[in-house]
Amino acid sequence: MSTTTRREAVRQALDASAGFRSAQDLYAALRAEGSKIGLTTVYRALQALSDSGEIDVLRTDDGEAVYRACGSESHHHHLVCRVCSTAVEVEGPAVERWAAEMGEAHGFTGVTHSVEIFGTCGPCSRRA
Amino acid sequence: MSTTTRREAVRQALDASAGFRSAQDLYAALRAEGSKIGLTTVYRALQALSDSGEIDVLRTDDGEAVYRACGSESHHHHLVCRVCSTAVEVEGPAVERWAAEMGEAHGFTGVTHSVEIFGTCGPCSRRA
DNA sequence: ACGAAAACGAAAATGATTGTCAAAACACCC
DNA sequence: GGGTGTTTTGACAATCATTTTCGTTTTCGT
Ligand SMILES: [Zn+2]
Ligand SMILES: [Zn+2]
Ligand SMILES: [Zn+2]
Ligand SMILES: [Zn+2]
Repeated sequence: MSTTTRREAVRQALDASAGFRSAQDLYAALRAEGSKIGLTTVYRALQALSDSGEIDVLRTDDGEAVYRACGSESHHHHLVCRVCSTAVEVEGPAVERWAAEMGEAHGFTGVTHSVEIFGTCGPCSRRA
Repeated sequence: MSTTTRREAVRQALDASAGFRSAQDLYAALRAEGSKIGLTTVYRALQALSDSGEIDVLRTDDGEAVYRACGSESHHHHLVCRVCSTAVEVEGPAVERWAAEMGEAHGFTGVTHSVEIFGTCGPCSRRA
């Protein structure tokens, strides 16, 4: 139950980033700063953290899983920069309602939703 | 430019299905019904069809790409069954507006969004 | 029918993710 | 401190969807 050292290292690496990062990416960063952590362990840590709801995960266009340690643990969505992958947490009560209604209207049960907004953030837009 | 025979076969296989299908899946189905089509060609056809906006694509939880020939070519979203992957096309003007506003409010440009609703459809719910 | 260009498909390459398994780190007890 | 059963770790192999390669076959215009 206690927070493992390795797992803590992965979490810190995530905390240090404002955007979504991939497992491979985090692994490279950790090794670069001297850690002897293994790739397998990074995957395991991310799996555990996302299972426990401590971090959010989403898929990039090419199917790669990317993770983020968000400030809020409550349900929210993201506005993600396509260039630097920085993300802003956003909420949308209207969207929550809409999704639930749609599901119910068509007789679906156990309804959930996946909502992400993509774009190019201010700094990256200017730089282009 | 003309619609290739192979590409047409892939499209028909998709038309015949109410839900989202993976490339591997479509390949197996086509071979099963006697076609000599190659896996590479299925991937190429799906790529071309989705590039031209003729079919929709999304990623399953485990990152696999799945495709669907939707009735409407205009912008819409999906309510997808987790069990049989059948999908219903849905629209949400409020969501469109919300996503655009969020992007603008945070200084993002070229804003797009990805919105899907998941659940278990009526038939599959009953069967459980 | 003839040659260039486009489409095909088999097989190899890629790349993220997962499975295996023995070694290392821990925890608890004597 | 040493013994010992449990958990964590990491090197390496195995998966598996997707992409590349690269000859071969078709299609097309002439
Ligand atoms: Zn978040
Ligand atoms: Zn939501
Ligand atoms: Zn659709
Ligand atoms: Zn939309």
